[in-house]
Amino acid sequence: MSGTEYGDPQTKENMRRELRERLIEAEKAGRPLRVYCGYDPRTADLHLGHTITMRKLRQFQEFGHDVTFLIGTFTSLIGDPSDKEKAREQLTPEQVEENARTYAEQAFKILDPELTRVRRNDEWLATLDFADIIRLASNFTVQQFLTRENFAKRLDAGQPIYLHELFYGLMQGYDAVAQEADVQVGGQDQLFNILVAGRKLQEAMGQKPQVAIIMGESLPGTDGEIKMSKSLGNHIPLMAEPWDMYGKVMSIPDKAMPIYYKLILGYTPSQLQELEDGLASGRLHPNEVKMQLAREIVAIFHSREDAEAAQRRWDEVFRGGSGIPEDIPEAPLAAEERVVDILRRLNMVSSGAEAKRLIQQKGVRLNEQPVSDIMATITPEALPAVLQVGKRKFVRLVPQR
RNA sequence: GGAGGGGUGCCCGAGUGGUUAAAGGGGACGGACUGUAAAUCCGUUGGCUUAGCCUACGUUGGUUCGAAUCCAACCCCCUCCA
Repeated sequence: MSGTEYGDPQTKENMRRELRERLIEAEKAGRPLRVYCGYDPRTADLHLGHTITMRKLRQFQEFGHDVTFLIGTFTSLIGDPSDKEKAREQLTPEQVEENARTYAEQAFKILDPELTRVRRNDEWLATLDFADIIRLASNFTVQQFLTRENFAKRLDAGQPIYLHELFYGLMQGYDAVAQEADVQVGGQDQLFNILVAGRKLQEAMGQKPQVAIIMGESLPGTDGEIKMSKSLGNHIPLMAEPWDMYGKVMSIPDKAMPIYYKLILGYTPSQLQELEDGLASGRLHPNEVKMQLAREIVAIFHSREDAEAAQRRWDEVFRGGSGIPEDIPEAPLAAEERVVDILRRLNMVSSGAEAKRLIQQKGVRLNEQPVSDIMATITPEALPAVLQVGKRKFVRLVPQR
């Protein structure tokens, strides 16, 4: 139960007790618990924030339980209204399909592929007919849904609440029924869906209501403030390349470091205390602490070697050294060409105007020297040469073979 | 069915005839500084063959020397009452 939070001590105690009972019961019956967590394939990539529930699933897995990684192929057509103050855009089946494709693969960075059941909820949701839906819906009152904070808020503010949004909880509740789930893991925003919708529906269908494992803390995004989410653009994708992942971790504010250590690296309270004390006393340098965090995270999702390589590159680019990393892409240059045109040709800028702007701002460098003339050209005789935009984009220009 | 509100640049959001490529904020990007892509400060943020031109304020027409701003029609969205 570590890391969980229900916003109500009584509920937590109930869940603790139910989990214990359920474990004993399963033990007697000689079966593992059926545990699942659903992931919304709204976007193509899972990110660091998703790994909190995945780590919890992993724990269950390690204790021999039957873990399902559920992809919300059907539910995401509607979009979860849980943590939103306005309705979400609906996705097309094609978008969902595309996004779901690589989900499991990404999840296996944390979960054991051998022990994980991967399912999609269109398996059972797509086949319900209208009569089924009405039957399911009759187990709930409108008030039960409208008392949810986010709906209540919108109601007060005179903002729209679409009818289909109310079905989201219903559908998610049915996921638990269809899987005869013993345990469902989810974040804070899933409290209602799991605790109310899921359990109630299971009871109505003659099943034992699932135990809710609600993870207490969520991971802030790279801005350090708001919960990581792709739609806010503050996420770190699991599929990010090592160097990019390293850099993104380095961009989190200092104050967010401890929670990353806690939620991603799994630091214990005493380890965390030591970390915070060290930072407070000056014994630990924030920059070192953050670089270590970045290395550890890259090591988890890629490899130790990738982490070291990312570190070396970081040192080269930002901490002295030549300022130009070893490993950068190359592009041929056949004839004399304007810097502006080269940047556009190589997609290092999105428009000619942007290229000129960057030059004026001294953001374009040729062999570490700022390019000052927007009409500047590079001739083949000057090659090889390194062209740099900002601090992070490099290309090595080489002669045309 | 009735009444009302609204559609502006990546997002939010001002703007109700001209100095408006459009305030402000967010985001993004660049620079300085540093301990990093942290923090802070400064700057940039439609495009192009850039002293000029083109495109842009839901769509299409109209009024006007001149419109995001006025008029008409149309499309789309929301709230409330029934």
